[in-house]
Amino acid sequence: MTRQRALILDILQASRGHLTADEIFVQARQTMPNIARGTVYRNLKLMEQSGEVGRLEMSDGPDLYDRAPTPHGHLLCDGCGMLSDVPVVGLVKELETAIGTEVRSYQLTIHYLCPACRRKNA
Amino acid sequence: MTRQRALILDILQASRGHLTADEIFVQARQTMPNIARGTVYRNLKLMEQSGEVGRLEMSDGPDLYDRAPTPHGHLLCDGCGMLSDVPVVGLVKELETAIGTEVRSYQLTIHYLCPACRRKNA
DNA sequence: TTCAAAATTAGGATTAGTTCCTAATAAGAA
DNA sequence: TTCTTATTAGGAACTAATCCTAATTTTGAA
Repeated sequence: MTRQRALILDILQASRGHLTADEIFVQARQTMPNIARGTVYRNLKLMEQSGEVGRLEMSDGPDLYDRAPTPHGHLLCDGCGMLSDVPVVGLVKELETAIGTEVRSYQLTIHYLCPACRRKNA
Repeated sequence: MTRQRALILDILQASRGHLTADEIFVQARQTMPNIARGTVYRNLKLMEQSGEVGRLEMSDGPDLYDRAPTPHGHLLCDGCGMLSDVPVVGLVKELETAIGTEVRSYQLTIHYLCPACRRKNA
């Protein structure tokens, strides 16, 4: 465990939201001014592969990372872009029944309109 | 409806699988040698926004497009990369119950090991 | 603790996928 | 047809991410 990777993990732990690799890089620079962008990307990828962090691909813009404590889906408002987690209890089991074999992981992004945007649209 | 867009749609209709923008571009060139890459991308984006085609972001490589006839999930084998559609009947309803409002669309990618890769791993 | 081997880093170049730009062309309405 | 508006071709530009190499750090065995 290098200092760099520990720092990246810390930043992700501290943030309750979803961060881009670049946002993590900028934050990391504040405490470790020489850390390289490539180091952030590499460690994020390694930690994603080991399951320590989760990655969320956005259709418009860079990937977002979160701490991935438990499997969860993401709720994305098409109006304002607000992103939140949604626990999807029992989904894995259901999917496994549907496909007849073990699910290794899944990514679920649900597009909807958040209450504020729904009101605005009405 | 321009000839270019019609051609792109035709190619997607004819193909039963998932194509990258570049694969569509190459095929399109065969019947319309001057079509530009940007035209393919632009039309795919427009048709995605109108719901005519579906787009699937791959973690390693370019996006894939399909005809998006009905909402469906994707099954991706982590061993060999094979991709297939999976109808997820009733998922939308469930999700709507879970989040308490209308689902506009969703993207679901399930990672698993296909039978061949499972055998190989055992 | 010391030290060599192995892994990781910084810094920057490179790549891949996609978007953007502009003058020219095509489509659609009247 | 003729005019107006949208779209295209071609290629430059952009962005996120990866790759490269010499230098540094980490690891862990002695």
